[in-house]
This record gives sequence, structure tokens and C-alpha cells, in this order.
Amino acid sequence: MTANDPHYEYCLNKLRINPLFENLDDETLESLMGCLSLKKWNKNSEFFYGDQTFYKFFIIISGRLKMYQIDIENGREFTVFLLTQNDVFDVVSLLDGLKHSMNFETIDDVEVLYAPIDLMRDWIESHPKINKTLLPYLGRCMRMLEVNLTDNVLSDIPTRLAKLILSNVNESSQQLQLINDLSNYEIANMIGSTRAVVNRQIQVFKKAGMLDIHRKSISIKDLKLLLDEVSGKY
Amino acid sequence: MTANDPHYEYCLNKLRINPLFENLDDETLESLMGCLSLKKWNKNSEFFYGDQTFYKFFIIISGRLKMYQIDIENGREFTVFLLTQNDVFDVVSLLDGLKHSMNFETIDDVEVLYAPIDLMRDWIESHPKINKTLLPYLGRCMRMLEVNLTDNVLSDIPTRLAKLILSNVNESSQQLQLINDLSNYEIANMIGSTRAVVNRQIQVFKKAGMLDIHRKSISIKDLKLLLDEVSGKY
DNA sequence: ATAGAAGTGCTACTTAGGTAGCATTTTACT
DNA sequence: AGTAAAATGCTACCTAAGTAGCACTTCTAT
Repeated sequence: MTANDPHYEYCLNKLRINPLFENLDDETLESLMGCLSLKKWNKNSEFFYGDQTFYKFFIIISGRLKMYQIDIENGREFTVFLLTQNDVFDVVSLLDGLKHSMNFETIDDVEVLYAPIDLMRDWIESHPKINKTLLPYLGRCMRMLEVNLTDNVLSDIPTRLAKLILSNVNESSQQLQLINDLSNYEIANMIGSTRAVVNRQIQVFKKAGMLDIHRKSISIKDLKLLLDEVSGKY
Repeated sequence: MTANDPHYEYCLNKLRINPLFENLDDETLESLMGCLSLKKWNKNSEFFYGDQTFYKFFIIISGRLKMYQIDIENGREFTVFLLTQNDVFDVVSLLDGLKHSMNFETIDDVEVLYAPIDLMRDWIESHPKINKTLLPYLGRCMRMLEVNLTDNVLSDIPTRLAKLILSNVNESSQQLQLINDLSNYEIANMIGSTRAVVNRQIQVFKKAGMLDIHRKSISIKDLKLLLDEVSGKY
């Protein structure tokens, strides 16, 4: 994108507020902007990431999008990452350049900046300063995968659901964010379960006074009770 | 470790054969050696990684070691990574510098080279060439976590067991490596199950003519049958 | 060499959570 | 406005896999 693009300032400002680029000076940001293009997807757009020739690197500047795998045997989906503003993807194929099959679906209208993944890799190599924030970002991704893995293997459904909710509580408002307006089906996909099971458990939490439930809306009624639910479960 | 250390050449050669350091010249390798010390652990040594003040970065030069989490509710373990020669840890706390609670246990006698993790982070920053191999290594770690996660959530026990075996077949010898001499209990920890369940399934695979079983020894009898077992399960 | 521990191979039983089906409500789309 | 689709809240049922227990074998360490 060149400086005379009508969206240039808008996009540059989105990069400026992204913690991943926070310690880059304007000149460096502008060189990055030179690699990037803007794209918008409507809500509920689906696409498949896996054909190496079309690999791009995406920076989400608004909206949410899920990264998921499907089991072709029974059609069940599992949401590996729920990505939002300031997240980037696909990090795995950025790192190793190999084929990475993954499904994506937007949850809101989404705006992304993107660049060919090889170009992005070259840019990173020639701007090692980005490693100062990129490496911790990668660490966070690995940590999320690891926690998710351990929880799915070792914890039961009530614990997994409570943990999912607790990990999305906004510290200042004490209220649920990011996943508060997802359907039971989407919640199930995030904890490796099914719609019916999640609904059954949500009713339990509701009756216990932990949650307030409305259509596509979950809010926290008693945070302490939720914390008790997972307490001791490391 | 300084050049006059009796193990200096031995250790330097171990670094030379490590793909992670393959495109570093000798001068750079020697600067790395300056940060490192050698340590040996006996088989079945256990330790806990989680107190930030003692964080070190380790490079395994011989032997195997498992990285695992414990569920304190029921005592069940889950092996997150089985690390071996040329692997390094802990990558997560190297990247983000935050507390990372993890249990470790050696499976063989293990030799490691180690450095304080902050020192290692500084060394990486001042030798950005390492990123050429480090970033793909990180990508591989994330990929393993991701595949592991998806499999545990979406696949049943027979599929998970068959996949575990297949992912450890040596391409040239067509035989099982790395996990061939583990007990049923250790296998169970790798696929998020229990000893009894794994044994039950191993007997099924044995009766089907897929595997040969002896005490702490699994070998492949019919690779094709094993491939059929997972086929179609993406 | 011997005792205890570790590993294996079973049977029988239990249960968490997945599945199926349906009624009701809300939303989205011509 | 009216119909289809999506989302929810249930009941009833099923099954994969976890648990318990035990006999037997093979290591390991004094």
C-alpha cells in the first residue's frame, strides 16, 4: 500500500496501536506498510488455508475470526485459536514455510492487512527489531496451545467450560469479553465438546447462580463461584 | 565453558551436529560455548521448572526427557513433549520470559548444555543469524502442539495410539524409534489416556497383526495395517 | 538369592459425556 | 409479513473409555 492510498493513514494507525509493532519507528512502519494490502471479509466468510502457493500473512485490524480443524469422520469442529484485533496469522507457516492445513471462518466483519508470506519473512529478517515483540508473541501462542492441550486432556467438561469463561473475563469491567456473544455451538468447539453437552453444563452454571444467560449472550453473575469451580484444578 | 575445559571439544561437536546451529560459523559457535555449561542427569531424575529465578535454557546433547503436566485432582500425568538429542527447552519461557510451570523427568541418562535464560536471550539478540534455524524450530514446536491438541480433541483412543506410533516410525528402517521402549504407562501419558486402556488397545493391535509386543518393547509388524487404522481420519 | 517394585494382561464394572430427537423461541431474508 | 434457518432447552438413551482389582512375569537392588 502506498502513501497516497485513501486507507493509508487508517491502516498505519492500526499498526501503530498493535503491540506487536510498538517499538518500531515510523520509518520502519512505513516500510512495512509498503508490503501490505487491505482486505475485508464479511461476517461468516469461510476459507481454507493450505495451498502453499497462495500463502499470505495476515494482520487483523478489526473483527474476530476462528482458526479450526474438522474431523471428517464425524464432522466435528475444533477451534484452535480465536483471533481478534492485533493478532496475526498464520504464524506456523510464517516460521517454517511448510504446508499448514487450517480452516478459517470470520465471526464478525473482518479487516486484515496482508502480505505474501515470503515477503513478510524477508521483511522480518531485514528488520530484526521486530523480534523484540514477535518472539514474546510466539511464546504466548505456544503457551495458549499448551494450556489448551493440557486442559483438554486432563480436565472434565465443567472445568474446561469454567476455565474458558474465566480466561475471557475483562480485568477492569469484570465482565466476559470476546466469547460473550458466541452460540453454544461455538463455545463447544472451543472446549472440544458438543452443543448439547455445553448447553447442559451452562444450565448447571446458571442454576448455581454463576452466569446470566440470554440468546447468544453469556454474562457473569458471580465470579467467585466460577473461580471456586476451577480452584485446585491447577 | 572455556576452551581448556576437558569436555570442550566434545560439547562443541555436539553443537556442530545440531541442526539448530548448522549455519553458524565456528567463531559464533565458540561465543555460544562461552555461555554454556555441561550437566548430566541420571535416568529417572525428576525436577520442576517454574521458579523464575532459576530459569535456565537447556540444549539436550544426549538422552531423552519428558516435559509433562500433572492433574492434582486425580494424579494423572500428560506428556506434552518428549525431547531428545538436539532439542532445547524451555522455549516458551525463552520467548516471553514469564513463569512457566512444567515438570520434567529424564527417561535415559541425559547430558545437557545450559545457560541462564536471560543470557541466552541476549545472545540470540546479538546473533540474529540463529533466527534462520530457530524460527523454523519454533514453528515445528507449535505444529506439534497443534496436531497433538487436535488429535486429542477429535480422535478416539485407537486412532491416537496408531498416530503416535506412526509419527515415530524411522523412515529408512521402517521401525519404531524414540518410543519403542516405553512402558504402557508412558505411552498412555503421551496420548492422554491410562495404562489399562492403552494395554487393552495394544492387545487389539497385536491380535490384528499390526504390532509385535514384548516387555517395554513395541515393534511394527505390519505398517500398512497401521496406516489403514488412521486412514481417512485426516 | 531373594524381596520388592515395575510392568503386563486380563475381567468386570462404572460413568462422563456424546447422540438423537423434539418443542419452542428468535433472527434473517425475501 | 411470512417462511426458513439458527439457537436454545430439554429428555432419554448409548457407548467409549476410565476404574478397580488381581494374577503373573520380569527386572532391580541389597
